[in-house]
Amino acid sequence: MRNRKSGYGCPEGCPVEATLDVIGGKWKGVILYHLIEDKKRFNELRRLMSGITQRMLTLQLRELEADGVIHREVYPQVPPKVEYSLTEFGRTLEPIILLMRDWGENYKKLAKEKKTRMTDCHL
Amino acid sequence: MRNRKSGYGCPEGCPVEATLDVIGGKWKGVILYHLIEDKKRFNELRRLMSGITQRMLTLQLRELEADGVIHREVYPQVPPKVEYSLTEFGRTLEPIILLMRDWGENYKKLAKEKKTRMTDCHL
DNA sequence: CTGTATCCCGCGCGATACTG
DNA sequence: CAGTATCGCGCGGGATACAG
Repeated sequence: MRNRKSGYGCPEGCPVEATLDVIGGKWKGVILYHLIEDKKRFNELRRLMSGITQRMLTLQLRELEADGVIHREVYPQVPPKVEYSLTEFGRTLEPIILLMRDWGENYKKLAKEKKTRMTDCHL
Repeated sequence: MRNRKSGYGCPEGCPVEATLDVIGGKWKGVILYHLIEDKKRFNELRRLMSGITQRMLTLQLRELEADGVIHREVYPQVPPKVEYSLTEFGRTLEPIILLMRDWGENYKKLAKEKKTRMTDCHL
């Protein structure tokens, strides 16, 4: 909950803000997106997100875990093995993530064909 | 597009990231949320988001405008009057915003009754 | 009322090194 | 492999002043 910045957006903190606290930020949404498909190991996630540093990945995962949306399964063996997966609660975010994926795809498509006006979008 | 940080999340930039570039961040989602209901003037928005500074509100609005999701209507009169509204394109974000609102409400409810386990959530 | 322009501080985050 | 620890900088963003 470290960088929880809410509680002052709307008079009593609006719900949209609460959600963005959990999935907002550059990495969290992407992490969740990858975990929808299947559980992933630490370095798997790292490879999937080529821009993220080890430190940031750790921090983001810790926050998601603290928020109860992902589960961290440690296998006591050597070399270590840790798997991250969505919790039951985290699964409730799936519709949002998938909508964001769809919208993002459409957005990027529009961005490419710059001739097309943004206004006549077909979602 | 100033603080567009994407293009390196997934190998070729994942769509979820593209969406978060537009609605992510602390304020943008909330701004859009307020604009769903109706168009708003500058100071109206400011009052709705008690924590934001004038500078930040301006910057966020400019970026949303640059992304084509909101429209800025200037009434050439004195004192000035400016109205912000969702564009046709911006309306395509409405389902996401509304889902986030619903999820956020449920989340905050769960946060209150801490006794309840996060795992037996009813969304 | 709706901004823009400066100044400047704090900490978010990258880089790097070390560990079980 | 999957992390923690430490250092340091860059810039996001607050405060303030000014403007059309």
